[in-house]
Amino acid sequence: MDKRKAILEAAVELIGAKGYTHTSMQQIADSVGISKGSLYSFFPSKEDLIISIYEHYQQLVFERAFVIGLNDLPPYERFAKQFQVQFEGILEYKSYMKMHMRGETAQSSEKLESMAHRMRGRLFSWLERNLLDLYGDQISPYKWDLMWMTQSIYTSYTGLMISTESTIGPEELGQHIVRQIDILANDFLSGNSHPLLDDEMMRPFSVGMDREGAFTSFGKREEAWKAVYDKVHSLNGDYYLDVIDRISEESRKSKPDELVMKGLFQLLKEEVELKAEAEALEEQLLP
Amino acid sequence: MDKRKAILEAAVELIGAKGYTHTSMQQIADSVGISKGSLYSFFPSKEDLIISIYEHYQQLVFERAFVIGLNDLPPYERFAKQFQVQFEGILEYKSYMKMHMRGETAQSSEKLESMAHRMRGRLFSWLERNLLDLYGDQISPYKWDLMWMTQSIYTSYTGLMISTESTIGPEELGQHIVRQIDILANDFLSGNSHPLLDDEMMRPFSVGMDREGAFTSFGKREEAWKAVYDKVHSLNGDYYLDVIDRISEESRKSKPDELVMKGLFQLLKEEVELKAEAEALEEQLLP
DNA sequence: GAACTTCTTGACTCACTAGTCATTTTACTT
DNA sequence: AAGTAAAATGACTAGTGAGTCAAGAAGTTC
Repeated sequence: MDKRKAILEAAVELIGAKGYTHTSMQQIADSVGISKGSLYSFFPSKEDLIISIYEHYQQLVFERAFVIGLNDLPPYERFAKQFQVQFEGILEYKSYMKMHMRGETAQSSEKLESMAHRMRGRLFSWLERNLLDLYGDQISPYKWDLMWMTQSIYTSYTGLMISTESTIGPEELGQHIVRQIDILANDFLSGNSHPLLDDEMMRPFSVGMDREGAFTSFGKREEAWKAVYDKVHSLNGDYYLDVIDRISEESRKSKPDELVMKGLFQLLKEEVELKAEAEALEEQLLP
Repeated sequence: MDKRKAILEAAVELIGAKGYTHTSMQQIADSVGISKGSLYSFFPSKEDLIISIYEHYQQLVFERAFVIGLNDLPPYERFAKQFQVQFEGILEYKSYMKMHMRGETAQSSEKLESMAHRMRGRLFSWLERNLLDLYGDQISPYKWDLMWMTQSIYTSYTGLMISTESTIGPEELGQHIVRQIDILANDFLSGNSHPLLDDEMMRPFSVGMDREGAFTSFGKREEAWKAVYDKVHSLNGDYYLDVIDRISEESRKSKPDELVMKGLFQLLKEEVELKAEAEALEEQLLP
């Protein structure tokens, strides 16, 4: 089976528990049940391993939010739902998040630096997109303050979720966060508070954003999702939208029911217009 | 010359820049201009060194807020001012904060763990005290949510301050944060939002708080400050209060004017009742 | 089943660093 | 100036861990 994936998982587990520097390649190899030499045939260095970990898990966590972004809930609900599914993802990949929160990595290199920058950029452009959808252009002068506070609240609740055993429900938490943002945003919009941050100061955090939005071109799966959603939207009628939303829901489960998925895809494929896109996505989700 | 202090400063600088594991005792020794053997005569191990660093700088940053807590500004202004002086402190000890933010330390030991717990407890009990002073007991059900969000906003703005060159003014920032807390608190109090966190979940974060408040018994200097402020408050009249506030202001400067300080202390010492306390504090501040 | 290719292994090298301690240097005393 | 106590030094020990590679195992082909 997928040995590469097994390595990533074992590494995340160990690094999450003991930290990057206190986890040796030997221990990772032992934990997967292979030799150090083998390990090095998959990842040419420890640094490459940690980068691959980040890329792998980031993809998993963000993809959820991306897919939610495609359906057409009203902005407020969609934002909350996106938080929710990310929190669900985080609960599922707890040890990845533990690792991430420790923050300790290799001596920062070019590669690592640019990856961190991309990750941050992705988060911020997602937040920006949502703020603009919610409040329109009038929010622009306050967007950095809002994004900054949102990001910090988001991060710290994430930390809370993974460190305490008594799970806070992802749904509640998503709604909570959006509500707090809304309160702060309205206060800004009513002119009571003044912003502290501006484009100039935040330049290091603003990544050249894709016109398309926050989540473009991050993987074949995401493209396949987008293609299906776009097609579904072009045909009107809610039926296929319900089907694809149901597929999205099922695919987020930790053990999606393969038969249910197959059946749902069958429904999509009945429509000739959708056939190609549906098959492409099915290919991605059921290998 | 205080060699111990020189070591702490050099170590903070190096660890802040390169991280704990990538800074060797040899490099620290070289940077101070002493030998490794000497270094080990001050700090019996690397772990002891990092703990001493934390104790030293935590003291410096928090002491400022402690002293502000003693004067009698109205709660809202006092809270903002406390944030402000902490931010000023943070700017002054930037590399300490960089080090702290990296978060990476030795394999967590008993000692380190308990120090981290104490630090967190100190921050939270300070926040709690201020929330109670501002809103009274009615805020209790919402205090954890507010404290949690405050702490996360505080931490993330701190990170922003040390990472961007364009300094955000500590005064503005202090006011900004208190204003945001106020908005969120009022929303809770008006019953629009429901709290998410409770005592049960937050047990790991609540430290057995001193009855006295958040900042007690953290050092001789703080006790001396408290003694003077208490005496000044017992005598009434604003004169001595103005003097001691002025002393507090001067002492926060990076290079306090020694003559000004001496003169101000002279003014206090004119009052027989204050003489002993004033001398004790002067002893602490002008060694 | 022999010849050949690909994968896997773990002993080995090399670089690094926390912590020690016999020896030397400096500071102080008489 | 000699003697003694205290402080500073840096070569040394012992341990760790990233990354390599020659030799061996497993799989494939004819």
